[in-house]
Parts: sequence; C-alpha cells; structure tokens
Amino acid sequence: MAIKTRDKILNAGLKLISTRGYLGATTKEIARAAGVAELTVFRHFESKEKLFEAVLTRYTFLPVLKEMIPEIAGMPYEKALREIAGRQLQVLSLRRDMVKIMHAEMGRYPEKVQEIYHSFIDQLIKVLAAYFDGLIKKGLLREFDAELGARAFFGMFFSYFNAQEFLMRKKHRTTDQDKVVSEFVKIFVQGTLIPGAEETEAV
Amino acid sequence: MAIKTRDKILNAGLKLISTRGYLGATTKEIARAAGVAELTVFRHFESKEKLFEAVLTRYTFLPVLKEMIPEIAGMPYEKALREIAGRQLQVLSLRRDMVKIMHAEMGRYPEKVQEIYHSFIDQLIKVLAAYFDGLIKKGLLREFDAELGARAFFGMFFSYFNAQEFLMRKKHRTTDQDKVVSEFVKIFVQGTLIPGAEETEAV
DNA sequence: ATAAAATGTAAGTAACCGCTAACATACGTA
DNA sequence: TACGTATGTTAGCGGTTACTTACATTTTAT
Repeated sequence: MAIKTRDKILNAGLKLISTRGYLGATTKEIARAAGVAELTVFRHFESKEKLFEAVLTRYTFLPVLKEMIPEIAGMPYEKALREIAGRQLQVLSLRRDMVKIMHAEMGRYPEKVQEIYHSFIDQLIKVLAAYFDGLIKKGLLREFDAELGARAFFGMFFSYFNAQEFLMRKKHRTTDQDKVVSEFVKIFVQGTLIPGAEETEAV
Repeated sequence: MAIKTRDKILNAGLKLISTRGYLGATTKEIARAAGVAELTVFRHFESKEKLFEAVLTRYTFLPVLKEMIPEIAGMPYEKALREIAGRQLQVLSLRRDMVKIMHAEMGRYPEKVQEIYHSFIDQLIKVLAAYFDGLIKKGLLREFDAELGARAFFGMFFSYFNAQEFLMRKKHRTTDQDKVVSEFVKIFVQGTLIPGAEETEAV
C-alpha cells in the first residue's frame, strides 16, 4: 500500500522534527520510526526539505483553514472568525511541539528552512486575507490591508497561545501540577509577606 | 593576549548560537567569526559543549544575579525584587535571540544540550531561592517552597517578556513598523466592521 | 635577547549527514 | 502464471561535522 507508507513517513517526520528540530531529525531516524528503509523515504519525497514541506502542509492549520473557508462563507462575520480562532487554537495545542520548533527555527538556519516556513505562513495569511478581501469588496467591511489584517488576527491568537504555554509548562518534573498551581496562586494572590505585615517593612 | 582571544571566541559563540542554534552553529564558523583558527577554539574550550556552557555562564542573567545578591541583601524586600526583575528584563531583551533559541532547544535534542540548559536554569533558580530562604528563616516571609517561588518569579517575567516579543516581531520585512502598529491599532480598536454597523449584521 | 606561551597552518581522523546505485524479494493484479 | 510496482538490503558516494596531530610562527614576559 503506497499511501499508507507515505503516511507512516509523514507521521514519523512530524514526530521527530517536532521533538528534535529540522536539523536534529535525521532521515535515518525518520525511516526507522516509520518502520521503513531509509531509501523508501527518498522514494516518496525527493529530499528532506520536500518531506518537511509535506509535513507542514498536512499537519498544520493550513489544510484545516482551507477546508473551513467554504463552510464559513455563509456565516455571520463574527461567528466565522470565532470558528477560525477556535480551530486554530485547537490545532496549535494539538501540534504544540511543532509550533515551538517553528517559532524557534523560523528566520534562522539554514536558509532553505526559512523559506519553507515563510512560504507556509504566507499561504496561511493569504487564505484568510482572501476571505477578508471578499467581504471588503462586498462592502461589508471597511477598507483595510487584508494581509496585515490576517497577520494581526493570527498573531493575536498565536501570541495568546504562547503566553498560555509559557505559564503552563515549567516542567517541574514529577511534581504534581496541581501543587504547582496552588503554590503559585498562594504566592501571588496571598503574597509572600507574612499576613498583616506591610511590604515595605520587610528587609 | 590569552584572555582577549577567549573573549572573542565566547562572543562569536554567543552570536552564532543565538542566530543558528546549537546544532546550526559550527565550530569552524565560530572560529572564523572570532578571527581565530578553529584549533584555537579547542585550545580554550575542550569541546563545543564546554564552550556553550561558558557562553551561558557569561552572557545570561546568572552572573548578573550573582553579583546583585550582596547588593540587594540590605534592601527592602519589594525594592530588591523590583531590582531583580528590572535587571532580568534588561538582560532578556539584550539577549533576546539567545533567549528564543533557549526556549526552543530546551528539553529537546541532543540530550547533552538539554542537560546544559537545565543545569543552567537550576543554578538561576537556586540563587534566588537561597535569597528567599534567608528571608523566610529570618521570619520576614511566610513559609513557602523557595524554589517554586523562584521559578514562579522568573516565570512571570519571562512570560511577560515573551508576550511582548511576540506582539512586536511580525517581521513584515521592509514595511515600516509604525505603519504596522497603526494598522493593528486601527483594526482592533476600531474594528473591521463598517462604522455604525452591528457585528452580527455582516454576512 | 631569550625562553615560554599562545596562535597559525596544513593535513587528516572517525563519525555522521543527505542521498544514490544495484539488486533481491514480496505482493497484488491481469 | 507472469508482470509491474513497492519495498528491503547492502554498500557506498561526496560532503560536513567535531576534533586531533605535528610543526612553524608569532607574541609576551622576563
């Protein structure tokens, strides 16, 4: 089954690139993780870069958004945007490791990886910008730079997601997360000063 | 001058690891950037890992915090924490590229790099935790887990810094940043709907 | 001025990288 | 059965990596 093998490779590629980054994930390991000969990887994808592009195309918000566009075309504007944002946050948290790697490697090394990331993001932006442009031309939205608008929209939720991630993850190893949360709450709601004492009194 | 050469290598190491990541920064390039033979790099640092440790030890908030401890020991608690937070944010923005790489590579590949990052963070945490513990034992602070407290403290500002960074950087290439800002402001303050129209009215 | 220490140059190691060639084997389809 | 397609195996290519050896040269200290 050709398709199934291709999927196994894509899946393994996602997993390894997510955890080790593009440079850290070797084609040999990807093949092994897929239960496949290394050569088979290159029979399905002409290069590591193409494999990476395919991974981004399959497992990110891009294909999800493309599928959504026809559905939301008939929705009220606000509801449509709520749908998009909701799904985006869903995908971001499903692929959080990938997101972090992207965030780190974007605009970095090597050049070809930069290009892949940027062209991926441009695609995302343009899909949403096209939706905005349609509404602007129908006179339903005021005139504004649709691409900048799309960037702003994704940026908002991307930023929100990352702040969320940062607050969550302190990887305090086996420590129970509830304990951490309750400790944090105690510390910041109740303060670290002895009850009753004024802040400026502490040495 | 032995010390000067060492500094040049450390500086080049910081620069390249900040922009290309640990795996992406090669010793050859670091040497070239330092204006030094590759061999000289290995005469000063026994391995790439040791060089990396030295870079972290020199250019992060860790040495700054260590120097601060004696100074803030005599300050009121609140003022001391303000000093620490202020300086931390200063260093974070001075080393923003390094911070982003750390954020991305931490807990990833290869294993030895993980260890370096974690041991670095543990050092940071423990320096501040010791300060907290001192105040707790003097009865000036209520009893709380000092290490968790230190993690929470750093985490707060680290998170704040990252949110800030995310809002700033959309790398909209040559576009003037002011234009982006004003577009964003327009979009979100004024909204994307035609003035006067109700949100739910837009198709 | 001279010895010691620091650096440069050149060549090369072993390991690993992405990627390919050559050939054998399994498997579904006709 | 016979054939085409997908895969496995093995071996290896050319390149790069972190790191080394051997030796010449420069710089520094005394």
